[in-house]
Amino acid sequence: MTYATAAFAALADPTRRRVLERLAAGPRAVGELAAGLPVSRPAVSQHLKVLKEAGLVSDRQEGARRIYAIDPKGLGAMRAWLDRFWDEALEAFEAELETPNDTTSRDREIDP
Amino acid sequence: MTYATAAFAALADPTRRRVLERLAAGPRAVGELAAGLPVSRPAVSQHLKVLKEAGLVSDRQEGARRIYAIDPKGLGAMRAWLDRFWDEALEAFEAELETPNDTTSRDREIDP
DNA sequence: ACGTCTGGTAAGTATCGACTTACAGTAAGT
DNA sequence: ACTTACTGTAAGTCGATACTTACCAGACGT
Repeated sequence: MTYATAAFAALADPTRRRVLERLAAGPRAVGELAAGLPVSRPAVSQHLKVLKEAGLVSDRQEGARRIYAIDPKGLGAMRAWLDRFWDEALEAFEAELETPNDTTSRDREIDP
Repeated sequence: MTYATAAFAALADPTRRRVLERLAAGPRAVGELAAGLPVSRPAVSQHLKVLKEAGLVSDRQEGARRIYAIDPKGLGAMRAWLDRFWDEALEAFEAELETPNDTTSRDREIDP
């Protein structure tokens, strides 16, 4: 859940999504990632830091270079949140269709 | 895809996620939503505007009140993006395990 | 040891966005 | 018609953040 929150915030930035999409093709070094992006290398480093804290990527040292790769952890947390939300929404959706006269849910509690 | 992009940006904000979670329990009017949140009612209106443009909620007029509800459209687009990304990442993940000497992907093209 | 390659970090800027109050407009009740 | 209820929008403020250049540190080859 806390991972899911950070993951959503991380994926909100278009540049970070581009970084992730390129990492989805396989692990890369920082310089390789920055080469195909319209931002500077330090900017990519900062984005990778955010992605790492969100559990979306992992890094390993390899000589002087640092290799980044996709980490399934953060993605799993986000998918779990979406699945739970998806099911809950559909459930309420069908319940709503059964009682169309209660569309405003006026009698339901505001705060659980 | 364009819907998925807007949806990620929309879910990046904690307040908007809270709005969505409350809507998952059933359709509500703006005032009802704002009553349980620590922000003002106009703020909720602006959040709902963003959520609507992302295809995550739909609204219908009902007298003087405006009822908002979950719209499966945006959620579906986001799940589709995640599923595609997820599969692609796992595929590259397993391919990486088969050729552990090529961990840097040094010979792969940088830009497709 | 020295120069080179690689990448993280500091400092600064500038844009974006989340929030507020104030105002305007529409719908229903008296 | 007048009041009340409900909501969207405008204007403005303030903090977050995405980006830049400059600097610094570790790993490798000569």
